[in-house]
Amino acid sequence: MINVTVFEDNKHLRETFELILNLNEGFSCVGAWPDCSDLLENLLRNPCDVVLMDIEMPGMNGIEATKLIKTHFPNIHVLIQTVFFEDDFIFNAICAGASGYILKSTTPDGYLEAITEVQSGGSPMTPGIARRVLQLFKANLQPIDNAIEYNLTNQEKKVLQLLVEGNSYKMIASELFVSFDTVKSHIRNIYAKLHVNSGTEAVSLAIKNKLV
Amino acid sequence: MINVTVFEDNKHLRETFELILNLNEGFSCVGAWPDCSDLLENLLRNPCDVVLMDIEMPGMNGIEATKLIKTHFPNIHVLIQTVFFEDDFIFNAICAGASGYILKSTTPDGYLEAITEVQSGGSPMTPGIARRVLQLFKANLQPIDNAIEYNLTNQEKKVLQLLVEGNSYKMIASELFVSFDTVKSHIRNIYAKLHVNSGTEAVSLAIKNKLV
DNA sequence: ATATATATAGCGAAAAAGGGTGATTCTTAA
DNA sequence: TTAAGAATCACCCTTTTTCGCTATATATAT
Repeated sequence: MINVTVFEDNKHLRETFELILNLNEGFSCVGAWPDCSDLLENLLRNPCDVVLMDIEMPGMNGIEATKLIKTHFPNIHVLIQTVFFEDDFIFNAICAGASGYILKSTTPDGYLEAITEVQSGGSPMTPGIARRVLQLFKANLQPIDNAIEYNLTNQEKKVLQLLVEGNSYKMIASELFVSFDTVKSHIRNIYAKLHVNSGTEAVSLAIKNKLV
Repeated sequence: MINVTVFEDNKHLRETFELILNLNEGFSCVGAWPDCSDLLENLLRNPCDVVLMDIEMPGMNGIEATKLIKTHFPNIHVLIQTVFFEDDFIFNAICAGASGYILKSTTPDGYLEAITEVQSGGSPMTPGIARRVLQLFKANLQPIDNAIEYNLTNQEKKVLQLLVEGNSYKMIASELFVSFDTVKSHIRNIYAKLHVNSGTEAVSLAIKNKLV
């Protein structure tokens, strides 16, 4: 038996969800709320396994609510259901800790299936949503792919690494057991290879291109 | 009509896929290969919309193959099907440009449905896979969550931003229409709040904690 | 054998950054 | 109304960085 709480501002939809859940073997609707007032109290009084969460609601929106729920009830699975296809919503929902993200066009059976899946550790997603997630994921990894080969030598990489860690020339010299002037030499060469002319630029470029 | 090419080393499975595809209205198997020798040539000779790709194959594996396909035929959708649940495989498959990632346990109908979905721009994923993707995604964003509140003021944030971009004090001053000494003042305060004492340290911390 | 890349090192000058102190104005919160 | 924080600017002084030029030893590859 999966206990489900529903957050949905549309009265008709909310009551439909409640009905579907209670009519189907293995599901029980332990709460159905139009908004997130007394969110935590309601969840505390009516323990559940899965929350079916609408994003667009008066007052606190579904993403804020998800964040709150995951903070206080990390074991509750939150299944987002929405009409929004925007990257920002998807992105924020994931960050908030949502376990699944489905579009509202799903059939009644689709909802039950999705609820079952989140309960058993899966993350049901409308394929279109999944595509956006993959794209967002790839976009976040881009710097790795873009990493240009700057042909830094081993010693230069070490110097750059130490520079990124915030060391002064003096500290780098003693760290690598070389003279101060050698460090200066290396850094000159690094700047030339990276086409920069200050430490901050070099560090910025090094981190963003995952050189270190 | 969706034209599909199959890469699968298991003879029985491969022939089954071919049969299922050709027996079903709307699908056509235009190629079925046990490995990736002559991969590009085969795809060139037998144009297709979707590639059903096995990961585990003799010779070139499915992820390498996906990378190659997406480089030369960016419009072909690659649907990975595998028994592997490991993060590394999922991660690399996404990076390689796979459009979907399903487990081999899927039913025949599941395959056809998944193929239809990739063709129409979706990314079908087994819910368990989707969960891993979300987790990987969140793991990559961790620094944002860890971002400590350093209580930088708006102006300080601007200065830090410009510092990260590699600007000198002088440049920052002219950029913000304030005096050189004001910039110094702000930077002093920034360093104090960030507990650092050099530009390189500040930049490193700012980027790693996604302060800018 | 000779050219190239790497790591090392030094000197000197100019520019930039870092740290201390103090002060003014303006806004906002107690 | 007073206190606190934000943003601005100035002066002084030290340290660090940056840049130009030079130079040597070692290894590697042509």
